[in-house]
Amino acid sequence: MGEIRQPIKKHSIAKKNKIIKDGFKLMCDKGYHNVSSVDIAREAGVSTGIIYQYFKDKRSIFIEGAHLYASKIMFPMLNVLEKEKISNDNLKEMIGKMIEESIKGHKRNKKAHGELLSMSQLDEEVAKILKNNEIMVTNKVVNILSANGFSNDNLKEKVHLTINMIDLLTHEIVYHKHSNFDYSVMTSNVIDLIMHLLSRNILSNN
Amino acid sequence: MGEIRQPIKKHSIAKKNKIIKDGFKLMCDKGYHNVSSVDIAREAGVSTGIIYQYFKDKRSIFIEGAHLYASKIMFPMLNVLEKEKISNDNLKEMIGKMIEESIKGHKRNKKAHGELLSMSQLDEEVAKILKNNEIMVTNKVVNILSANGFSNDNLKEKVHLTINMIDLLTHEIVYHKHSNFDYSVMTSNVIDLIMHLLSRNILSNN
Amino acid sequence: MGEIRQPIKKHSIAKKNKIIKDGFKLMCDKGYHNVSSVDIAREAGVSTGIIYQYFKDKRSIFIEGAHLYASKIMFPMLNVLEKEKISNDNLKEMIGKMIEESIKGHKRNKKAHGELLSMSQLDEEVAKILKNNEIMVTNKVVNILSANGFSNDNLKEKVHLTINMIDLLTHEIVYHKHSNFDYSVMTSNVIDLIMHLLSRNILSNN
Amino acid sequence: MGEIRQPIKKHSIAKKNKIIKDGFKLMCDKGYHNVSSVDIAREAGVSTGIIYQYFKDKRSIFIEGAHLYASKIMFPMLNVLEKEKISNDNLKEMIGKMIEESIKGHKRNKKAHGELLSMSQLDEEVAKILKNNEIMVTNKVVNILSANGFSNDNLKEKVHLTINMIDLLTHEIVYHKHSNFDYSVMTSNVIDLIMHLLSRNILSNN
DNA sequence: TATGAATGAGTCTTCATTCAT
DNA sequence: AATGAATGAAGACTCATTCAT
Repeated sequence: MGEIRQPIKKHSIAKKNKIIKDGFKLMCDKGYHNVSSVDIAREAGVSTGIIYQYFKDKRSIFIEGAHLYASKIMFPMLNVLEKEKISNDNLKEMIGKMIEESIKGHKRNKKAHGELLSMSQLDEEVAKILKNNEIMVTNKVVNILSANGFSNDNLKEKVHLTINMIDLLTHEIVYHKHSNFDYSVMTSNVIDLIMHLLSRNILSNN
Repeated sequence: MGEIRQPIKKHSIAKKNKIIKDGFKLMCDKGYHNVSSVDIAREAGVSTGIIYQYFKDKRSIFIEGAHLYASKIMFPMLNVLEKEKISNDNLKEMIGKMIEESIKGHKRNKKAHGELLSMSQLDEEVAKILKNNEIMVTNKVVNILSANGFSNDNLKEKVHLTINMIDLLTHEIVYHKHSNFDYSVMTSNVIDLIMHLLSRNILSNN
Repeated sequence: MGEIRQPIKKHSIAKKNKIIKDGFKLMCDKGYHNVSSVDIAREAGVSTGIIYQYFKDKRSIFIEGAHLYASKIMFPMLNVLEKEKISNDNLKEMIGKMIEESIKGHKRNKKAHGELLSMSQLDEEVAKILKNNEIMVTNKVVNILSANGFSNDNLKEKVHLTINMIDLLTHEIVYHKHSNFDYSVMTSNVIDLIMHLLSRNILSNN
Repeated sequence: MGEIRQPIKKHSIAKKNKIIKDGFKLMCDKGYHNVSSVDIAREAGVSTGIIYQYFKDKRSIFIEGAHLYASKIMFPMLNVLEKEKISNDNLKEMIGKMIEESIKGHKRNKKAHGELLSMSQLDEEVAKILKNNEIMVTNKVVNILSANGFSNDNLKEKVHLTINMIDLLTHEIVYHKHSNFDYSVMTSNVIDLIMHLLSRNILSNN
């Protein structure tokens, strides 16, 4: 009684994934607390009962959704890293692209982004997922830079700062648009800061 | 029917403030959605009924709490600004102090900080309060710097970045302590970045 | 503790009466269940506390109001009887006037009339008050007719019917105006019926 | 969120109807305002939750009950009309039967009758239901009489008066039994009045 | 597996009444 | 006598979860 079943058949796996996808999206759109399990069931086109065969509770749908989608939502700049190489020569350009991509991604998933942030404050596990994401992105960038000849001098910390600064700028631009700031200046400043930060890691003979 | 009373007598004002203080604290500690109006009443040592004479609903207790306490919670660095003057000579030192104070404050109010962030994603009005706080702090710092002879060259944007970088560092240190980062390095980096950012605004003959 | 005080001083009596008058009016206008004791206090310009020194509970304010005002509200036709004599010769005319007055009165106090009717179904004591009013009006008319030479042949019953038929017609006209009835015809019919009903009681040599 | 379900399965329809029946009865017996949703649930042998899947709110249970039962409660004389034909010859007898049936019905449903009257003063929709019932009954009788050869001379108005006079008499007998009236006389009077009222509509060659 | 009706503890809120002043 | 702040029981309604089918 109350055992959570791990679906084996393809059909069932697809159903479970649909619940996660549709349910997570709905919770992100309307807010976790404004969506009932009945809503989720309806959205996913399944019965309420089946939900509790695949998931322990409503919360775990969100958790699984976060596992699957958080990285795309929180770090859209990953797209850039997966496509192009970074080097001394294109570093500045790449940072600009990452900022761009970050802004685009955040605009695309504004609601989801906010809800994930919100839930991460309310739920340890969500917080952990986001943290792991952050670590994963950091490591990825560190590895790329290392592989491309950047020195390892406190690279971890600097990359972490870099990512967060991009995030910070993104938030500013996506959420705070009505203040009287000159965002192009702010963007230049951020790029300049990042270049400054990484300058010592740029090895000349590369 | 159900008009909200603005308490006039000292005693009543104290009671209303106690409800805000205790209620807000409780909601921050346990999470807004995990605290009932009965809980708030018990915490404040009053009856449930009286709550609804002073407040329209449970939410507005949180809102009023946010109005009163958000700035201290979100920007403890304000303490530094209110006590000491900033100048060319002590700028670096002051930044260090602000970082310190920020970390201390965030540690003190970790839960409240998180809940405010969370609610700001869920509630327009909370978001507005936090934004106004941010603007207020930014303006305060801009004014202080201007008054102390810093040039106005994109100062607003830079100060905003500065504050957010301090915040970013603070979060990193307060929330993410288990990763394998060297936080003293990261702190140095941030200070260095801020100095770099503001360097052009430092007028020599001052 | 909790004793109901009968006010003795003129001032207090006036205050109690004001509570009854204003409170009863308010309850009639908005509906007994939609008016709180706080509302009544505000309307009467007194404190909530004082209400419970003069009245056992909210209900008894309504009861006392019913005692004072029900007859005017439910039987405005009384006005006619108090002003003019009834005789064989003016009987028909008088009936017409009573109908007119009844309609006017009901229009004036539509809300109060409805609330009294409603409460009389919910509250034994209100029902009793209305019944006593009805009896009182019946007796009054019986006495007038007797004194004016009408025979006593089942006069009580006939007068009762008469009064109720006037009331019935009044309701029809005041409340049901949107049906497609010809109310002048209906009025004529009622007058005709009443004349028919009382015809045997009209003594020729009067 | 909270959509109202229209039950399709037999079982569910039965359950919904049981809630209406038992709930409406309870509200009529104890008074709408003295019955809670928990009371209704208990009376119907269901959980509180299910009530709000079938009904928008407590009120709408009463409304649906009124739709279903008001005509039987308010116009039990309908029973007679549905069973027997009316003609010149049996008109007087039929009126007698309608009065009898009306009295029996009102005695059976005294509380419900009162509560419906009361609610009709408090709730527009209940008032509308009762008015529609009245119109329906009137039309029914008008049609029967027309079909049986009565002339149409203001028949509508007269039938309406007739019905109301029967109602009036019924109330008198059912509610006011303690006064010193001779109800057999009053009944005769009413029958006589109705016959008088309709006399001109009785076509001789019928 | 799947359904969706059913559950009932829990939530916010109201208001007649009391009580300290 | 009078005030009006305070009480707290009670009410309508919600929703995560269970269960009969």
